[in-house]
Amino acid sequence: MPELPEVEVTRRSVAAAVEGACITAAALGKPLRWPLGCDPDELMGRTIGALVRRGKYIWMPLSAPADRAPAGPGGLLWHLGMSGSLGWHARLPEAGPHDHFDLHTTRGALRLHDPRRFGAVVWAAGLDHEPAATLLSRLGPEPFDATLTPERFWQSLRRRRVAIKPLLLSGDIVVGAGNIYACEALFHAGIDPRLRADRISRARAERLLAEVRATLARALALGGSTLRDFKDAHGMDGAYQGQAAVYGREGQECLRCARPVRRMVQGQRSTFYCAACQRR
DNA sequence: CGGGACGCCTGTGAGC
DNA sequence: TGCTCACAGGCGTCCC
Repeated sequence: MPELPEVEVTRRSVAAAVEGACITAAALGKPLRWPLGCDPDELMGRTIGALVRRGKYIWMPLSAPADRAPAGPGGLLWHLGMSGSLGWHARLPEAGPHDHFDLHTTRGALRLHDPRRFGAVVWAAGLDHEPAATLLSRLGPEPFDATLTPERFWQSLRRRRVAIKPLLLSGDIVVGAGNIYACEALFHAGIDPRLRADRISRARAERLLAEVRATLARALALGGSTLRDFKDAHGMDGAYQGQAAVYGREGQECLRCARPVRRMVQGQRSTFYCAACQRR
């Protein structure tokens, strides 16, 4: 589910509720992608700091517990996987079959709902401690990082021979665009998803970076995409899905040229595109 | 190292 | 109605 816009929507909708709250209990459901990495009781008595997003991860810093001197500060690294969402509850309903982690605080409770369980909540002593450090070290630059210039973006593309679509998905060159937004950005940039990255001109690379940014920014402004069940922490749906030009529109008219939108498979993922508007 | 396939899970919708 | 199959927003791991 969640690509960068959905994760950022989640971060923002959770932040105001939890920052400054103190953890009173934590409860685990079925196993997630990785184990929590600590005893849930170790989380008690810690105060939640400012939430930070990196790629599709959310880092929740936690103070050292006031009542346990030996325990140092740390934090929880959250990932929503393919089907995860976070919900904030003033009063927590009984857990359903897909609720796998509850964080009770002095102000209310944060619950991870994740039917497919590709998501995770992992303890780390800091962003520079394992396992957070390794997980985050693999990530490419943030899309809105000012140091990600068109030149730097193009130079990264020039070193890779893969098709541009799966390369965008990999997050090696820029993080944040998953299957929906990679398809959308390539459509808006007029680039064939099969075009090898090292064959993209400097001018087209600049256009692509601009469209990745514009696509992610637009989705963020619309609250993300709700395909099946994504909601923000207060249960609000996103609205971008109704704006998609190609994603999920196989057989329907291209909004630009009216020819049918096509679907193909690249790296075991669906790619939606317009054969006329997107060129090699 | 780069590139590609696989697997982790559960649910849903289409087709028979 | 009930079965089977394809497919779904991600990403770490393994193999060549």
